[in-house]
Order: sequence, then C-alpha cells, then structure tokens
Amino acid sequence: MSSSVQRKRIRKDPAARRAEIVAAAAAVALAEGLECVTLRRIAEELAVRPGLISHYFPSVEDLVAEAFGSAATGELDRLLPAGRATPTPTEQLARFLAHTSGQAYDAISRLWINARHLSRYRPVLRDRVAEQEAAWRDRLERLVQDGVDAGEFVTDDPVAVAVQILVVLDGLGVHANTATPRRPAAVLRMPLTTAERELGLRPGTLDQATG
Amino acid sequence: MSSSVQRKRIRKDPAARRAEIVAAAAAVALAEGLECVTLRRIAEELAVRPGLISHYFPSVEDLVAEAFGSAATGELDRLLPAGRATPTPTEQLARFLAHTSGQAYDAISRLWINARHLSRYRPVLRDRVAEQEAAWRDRLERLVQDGVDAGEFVTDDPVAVAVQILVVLDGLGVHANTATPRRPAAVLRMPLTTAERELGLRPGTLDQATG
DNA sequence: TTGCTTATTGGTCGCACACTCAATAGCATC
DNA sequence: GATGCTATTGAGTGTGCGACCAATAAGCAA
Repeated sequence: MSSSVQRKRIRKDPAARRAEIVAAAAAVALAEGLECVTLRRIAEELAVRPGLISHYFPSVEDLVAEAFGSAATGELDRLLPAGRATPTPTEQLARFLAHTSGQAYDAISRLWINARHLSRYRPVLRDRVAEQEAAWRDRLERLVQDGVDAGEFVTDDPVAVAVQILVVLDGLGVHANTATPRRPAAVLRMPLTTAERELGLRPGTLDQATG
Repeated sequence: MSSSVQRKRIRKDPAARRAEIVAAAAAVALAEGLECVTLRRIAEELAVRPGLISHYFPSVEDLVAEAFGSAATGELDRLLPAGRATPTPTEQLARFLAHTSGQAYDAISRLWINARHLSRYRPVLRDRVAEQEAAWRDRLERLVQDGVDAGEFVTDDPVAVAVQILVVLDGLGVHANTATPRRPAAVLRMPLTTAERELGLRPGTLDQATG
C-alpha cells in the first residue's frame, strides 16, 4: 500500500552508470532544455538519488556540458554520417539540407540556441560548444571536399562554403522557440540557394523529392 | 558610522518610478542577461526594496519582457533611426551593416540569443520577441523600399530582402557568447554580399570607410 | 497644521537548486 | 557462507528566487 518506501539499490558498473547518466541528461537536454539538467531531474529519470549524480559529476556544470556534447554528436551523426556513405556528395548534401528544414530540426535548433546562450555563464559548456561547432563545420567541409574531388562541386575554399551554409542554417534556426510568421519562399530556400551558388551547382539541383 | 540603517524613503510619481524600473531592468538585461533581471537585482540597482518592484510588476515575467522590449527598441533606434534621415538609403544601409559587425554589436547579439532562448519558457517574453522581430524587419524593409523609390535599389520583394539580411545577421550573431575562430573573409562579408546581390548593387558599394 | 492617500518598507513563506558526508547495503571475491 | 570494497543512499546545509502582506511614512490637499 505505502508507496515504495524501501528502494531497492541497484549497484552498477561505474562506467555503465556514468554512460547511463549522460544519456539521460542528453535526452532531457534535447527535450526540455539544458537548464532542466539538474541533479534532481536526472536522478528522478534514472530512479536513483541526487547524491549519486553528484558522485559521478561533482560539478553539475560538467554534466551539462557532457549532455550537450552527447546530444549534439548524436544529431550530427544522424544528419551527416561520418563514413563515406553510399550516396553521392550531391545527394548527401541535398539530404542534409532537407533534414535541416522543417519542424523535425527545431529540437536541434533549440538545443543550439540553448547552449549558445548558456555558454555566456558556463565556461565548461562554452568550450564544448566550440568543440561541437568545429565538428559540424569539419564534417560539412569534408562533404564539400568529397564533392569537389568527385567533380560534382566547384569551389576553391571548402571551409568558407561550409561556414556560409552553417551561418544561414543558424540564422534560420534562431526562431525555433518563437512562432515564426510565414516566411517568403526566397528565405526558406536560402540554404539551398547558398549551397548551389557557392558550389557552382545549377539552381534546383539540391531540391529533392524523397526525404 | 553605522551603515545607513535607516533608509530615507523617496516617494516618486508612479509613472516615473515605473519608467525608472524598466530602464534599470533594460540596462541589466543588456549588460548581464535577462536572467539577471530579478526583483532583488533591480531593487538593489535603484536602492529600493524588492517589494517595490513587485508592486509595479506583480509578475516578474512582465518586467523581463518589458526590459527586453525597451532594450531592443533602444538599439533599433540607434542602428536604424526611424525618421528618414539625411543620408541616402545606400548610406544608411552601409552604416547599418557596418554597425552590425564587430564587437560593438555583440551585446545586442547576446540579448537576442538570450531572449530567443528564454522565450522557450516564458510566453510573455515570447510575444515580445515576436513584436520586436516584426519591428526590426519592418524598419529594414522600409529602408529597402525607400532605396527602391529613390532608384538606388532594385528588387521586387523588399520584405524578402530585409528578412534575408536579418537571417544572415542572426546567423553571424549566434557566436557572440563563444570565442569564434577567425572566419573566412567571404563569411565576414556575407551581410554586405547578400544585400548587394539582392538589391542589384555593384559589389563593394556598401563598404564604407567611416564608421 | 492636520488628515489622508498610497508609495514604500520589512519581514516571511515555500520552493528549487548544488553541494557535502557519514551511514548503508549490493555484489564480487575468497 | 563470510568478507571487504565501494556504489548508493539519506539527511542536512546554505543560497537565491518569486510571491505575499501588514505596517509605515512621504507628500499632497484641505
């Protein structure tokens, strides 16, 4: 009758427990925001006591940074798989740009806004954000370089192209938390337009029917 | 000798006091962030008791929204004065774009990131952000329209141009809280490039020597 | 000067947070 | 089955927050 007063302790391997904590924190960060990554919240998620989270992360700031890093890495791998995938660079880029539009991407946009703002007050997170920015840029740059090597893209500065595309995506993503008024088609197409222009592609090349 | 134990009450006109509170809150929001706009912090700023702030703003969320609105309006008026100023639209645009680069603009970028993130949790602020976005867009659109009327710019969709410029500025501004690696020149010039391209201006037209 | 309105104070309450640490109990090892 | 290591708990500390409200005094009007 009484609610589980006596909690059964489950003793786990430290490495596994730590991974479990980070995974839970990443999920909370993605769904509810980095400020919801608190000792109590994550402990509740895993049905353990807050003190245990403190045991693995003496400073909660480290956990927050870890949560962001884990979530961002996961999303990057989903959007731009690292290993040279089967499709051509053009197809990969089209797929990436298709995925970075629409509501499905809002959660990731929210996470980035969240992290970039919180970086103002949390040095550890700030470093992690810089690390992830580099990772995203490098991944996209690599794709551009692959396309150039394959003769599909034309540019003499893959880094500049990658950064320009990311700047446009960031600019469009900042509204993820606010009701955005209907935007002109030219604005919605900015990522595609930018990529096609900077890579010497015929307009429309990057549109794709299949998600 | 004893620290001012007995505080002299200064009774002010409600409208004036309210304005004073909003001004202090806007200053704190700009300098330290919207989460530092607390009853205690603003009260300390004005050398009054927290209860007084509550008296004027029964819900602190309203004060936060007001602080953002006040700060954002102030910055907009500084960057893009409303009344048709003396200089030509081209000069005004060049001046605006010059001011929206460099560290001087970082504080404003920080404020926008802050507000957009906090909007996730604060409905009142969210509405205020939408309002300010519209104000900035309209102000820039008006400038574009003036340029078209004056025969300096060429476009058939001033709104789309204005939004595209703002998207690029937002995209560049998101790094205001993080140490940004040196960016390629092409990236730094994105606002200028975008404006010149969309307005049918010769490349370089919007560069300006004088700040 | 007296009185009145109300701006302002001072104190309190409850909540959520991070962090600390001695006590406890799971579980592998012997 | 007994033992020892340590993962895990439970309880407590201190801070800062928004919100609430009765008491007070500033300054205007009579």
